[in-house]
Amino acid sequence: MYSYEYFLEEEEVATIVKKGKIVKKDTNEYFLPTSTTGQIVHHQGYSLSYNEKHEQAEWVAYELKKSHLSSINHKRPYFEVDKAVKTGAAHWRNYKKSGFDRGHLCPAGDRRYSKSAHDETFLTSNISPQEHKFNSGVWNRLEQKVRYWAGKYNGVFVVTGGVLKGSMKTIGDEEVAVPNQFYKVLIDNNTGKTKVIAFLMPHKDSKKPLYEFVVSVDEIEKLTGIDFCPQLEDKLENKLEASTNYKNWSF
DNA sequence: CTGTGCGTC
DNA sequence: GACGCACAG
Repeated sequence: MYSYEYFLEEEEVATIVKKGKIVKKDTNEYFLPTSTTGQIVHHQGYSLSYNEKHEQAEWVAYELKKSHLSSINHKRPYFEVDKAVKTGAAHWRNYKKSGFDRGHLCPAGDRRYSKSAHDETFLTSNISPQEHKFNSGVWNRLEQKVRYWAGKYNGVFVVTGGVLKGSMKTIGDEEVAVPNQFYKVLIDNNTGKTKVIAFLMPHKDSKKPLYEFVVSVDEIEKLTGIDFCPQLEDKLENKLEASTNYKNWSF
């Protein structure tokens, strides 16, 4: 049994209750992970946990609903420093001529349903330095697969970020860290039986099929110290997080 | 889709 | 810095 008393309906701002305690009330706080930094910021289209030392989010979380999928083309805006980050988000100048992309964590392609939601992804709290070949290659393939699953499974919840750990190269005056790995955790709670899948990718392009990057959520939690499904009932959480089985996800 | 670079104001 | 357009994987 799920521990939720409410499931979110389209456009509904519901209150999620777990064991009688209000967890969160906005849709994009659904399945919010824990923060290792204590600095969670909520935007309209996504939430994030900011790591000041490494000048980027340790995770960005959002729900990609089927209704979000859109083919509207928006003009690409300029990146802005996220003023909601109290310790000061990185300036986009750090990325200038660094040789690295400003890689979206919540992709612009996932927020095409409105101009404001699209533009909101161009905040510096929503980007990590990524090699262009990685960003436009295997990472892009994964992002497109997420959109495919959002359509197929009537929406998925997405948590994504770089692994901010170990020895990392930095860019710019603010020393924005370049992660050596990136991860994505997907939760489908809409097709009846809750299912989870996780990906961990080295920060380099690859032509391998995406399923070769599937790992257990546990593995990413051990790497990052983040708990990705604190709202799930413990028994279900343990079972789902230990699994590397991807047979329920259509590739 | 994912992005950068450059000339111009 | 902001804008518009060209270009690349």
